[in-house]
This record gives sequence, C-alpha cells and structure tokens, in this order.
Amino acid sequence: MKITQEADYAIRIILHLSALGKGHIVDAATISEKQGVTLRFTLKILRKLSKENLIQSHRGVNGGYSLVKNPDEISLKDVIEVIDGDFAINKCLKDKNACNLGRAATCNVHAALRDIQNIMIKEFDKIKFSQLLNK
Amino acid sequence: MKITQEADYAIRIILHLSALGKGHIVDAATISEKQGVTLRFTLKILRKLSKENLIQSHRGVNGGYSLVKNPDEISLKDVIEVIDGDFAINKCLKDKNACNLGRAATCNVHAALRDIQNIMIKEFDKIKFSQLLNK
DNA sequence: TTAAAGTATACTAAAAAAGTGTACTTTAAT
DNA sequence: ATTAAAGTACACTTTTTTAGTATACTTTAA
Repeated sequence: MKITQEADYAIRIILHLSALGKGHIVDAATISEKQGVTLRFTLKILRKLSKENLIQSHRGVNGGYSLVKNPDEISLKDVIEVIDGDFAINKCLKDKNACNLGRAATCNVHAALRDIQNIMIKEFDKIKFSQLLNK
Repeated sequence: MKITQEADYAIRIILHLSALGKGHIVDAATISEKQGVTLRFTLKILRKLSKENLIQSHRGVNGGYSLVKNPDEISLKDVIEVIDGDFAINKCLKDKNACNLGRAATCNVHAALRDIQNIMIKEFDKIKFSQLLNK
C-alpha cells in the first residue's frame, strides 16, 4: 500500500520543475544533484515523464527538460500514474480475471474496494503542484 | 499501491467466519478449501489474525477458529493492518528518517500525503464485515 | 491413548522494485 | 564541418518484498 520510490522521486522532480515554472529548461544533472537521486535513475524517470507529456525534453547542447503545463494543472495523481501505472488497491481492480474464485463481478469486497479507490484517486487529483511549492 | 495477496486472503477468511457468526468454530482445512487458499498459507494467516485477537483459536480435536467480535465491529482496516502492518502510502509516513533529504517535517508533499492517507484509513475503517456479507 | 487439530520458526521461490551499463542520436556553439 | 554536451533506447543486475513451504512440535476431545 505504498507509492514506489520511483514515484516519490518523480514527484520531487516535477516539484523542482514547478518551482522554475512552465517552459523553463533545466538539465538532468542539476535535477539529480539537487534531489539526491542518481543521474541514471533520474534520466529513467525523466524519460517516462516526457513520454507521457508531463514534461518536454530538449536535446543537444544546453538541452534539458521543462514543464509542459503550469504547476496548477498537474496533480499528484498525474505523476504517480505515469510512474506506477493506474491505481489498483487490489489485483482484482486492475484485472477482474485475477480473482482466484472468478467472482469479482458479484463480490461485495470488490465493490467496497473500488469505492474506496475512487475516493483515493479523487484526493490524489485534488493536490496540484502549485500548492506544494514552498513559499 | 496495493494491499497484499495475503491481506486479500485474510479479508475472505474473516468474511467466511463472519457468515458463520461470532463464536462459531470452523477448522482451517474447511476455510482453506472454500476460499481456494493452500492450507499452509491459510494457517499462517489464521495465526496472525488470532495473535491480534481478531479471531480465537481452539486447539485439539474438533478445534478450529472463531470470530471474537461481531461482524459489525470488524472493519477492512482492522484486517488489513493485522496482515500488512500500519498504513503508509510513502516510506516517510512510516519513518520520518526515511526521507533522503531529511526534510519530512517541513515537506509539503509529506503533509499532503499524510492528509490523503488519513482519509483513506477512515474509508477502510467505515467498511464493516456485516455489510460485506452476501444476503 | 490416539489422532485430529493448532503452534512455532525457519526456510525457499517467485515477483517486483530499484538501480546500472553500453552504445547510441541530436544539436548549439565554434 | 566538428565537437562536446546533452538526451535516448533498451537490456541487464541486484536488492527487497511477497508468497508459499517444510519440519518438528503441543494441545485436547473422543
């Protein structure tokens, strides 16, 4: 019941970019150093984030990465989903066939977990990066 | 961001016992068979549940396990916590020293995740086994 | 007395997460 | 045009967690 370490790093990376503002370019080495994450792992995360268009990469000399949207348009949910995939608090919520007993469709537990999950997703989506910036 | 398979099984085991009602004894082999979980793994889970006093064990011939409380006094949160430990959606919520940068105390992300986690816990605690029983 | 039950602890296997290595391609500055 | 600073692609290894198993017990109703 945890977000991954990778998602945690991704949140910090987006927060770093949010502090600079949409469109401002910064290179991976700087982010890596400031956030205390190895360069290689930082690059891996940056690639996932740019593949899903949360950020944009700029190749070549003086390249780097920049935010595509404003910090008030990016939520914790957006970032976590890019890294960890869609939320699924139990395997049957990702894939109904995962139920050992093949009864996900009629299972009260399944239904209850689904409702809780929907509330969770809504909460994660409420938190935008603009409000996470330290003033 | 998932409950474990073990917690999922535990929920089904408590649900099985809930259907029988508080105090009604059933043996591990029957639970194992009905829930499609190996006997050994079932026993392991049953031991954790009885250690935390959600259920009671009865040794010897005609022994087994029974619920200690009524199904309306047991929540999903109770069962999940017994198996997976206290909720912690990020490592810094379990242990503040886990923060790579040592700033959990002042971190806005930490605070936001803590708030979301509290809401989640409340939702898991709202769901009692009495309401999960198929009528 | 015995066999049906649970107990305790440690072990192994499988899966997922975390992190790394190597060999690229692109592009601003010169 | 050349070069070096940047990002890209993808596969690999290590570590941690989860899932499941083995062996040798103890308790107790019949």
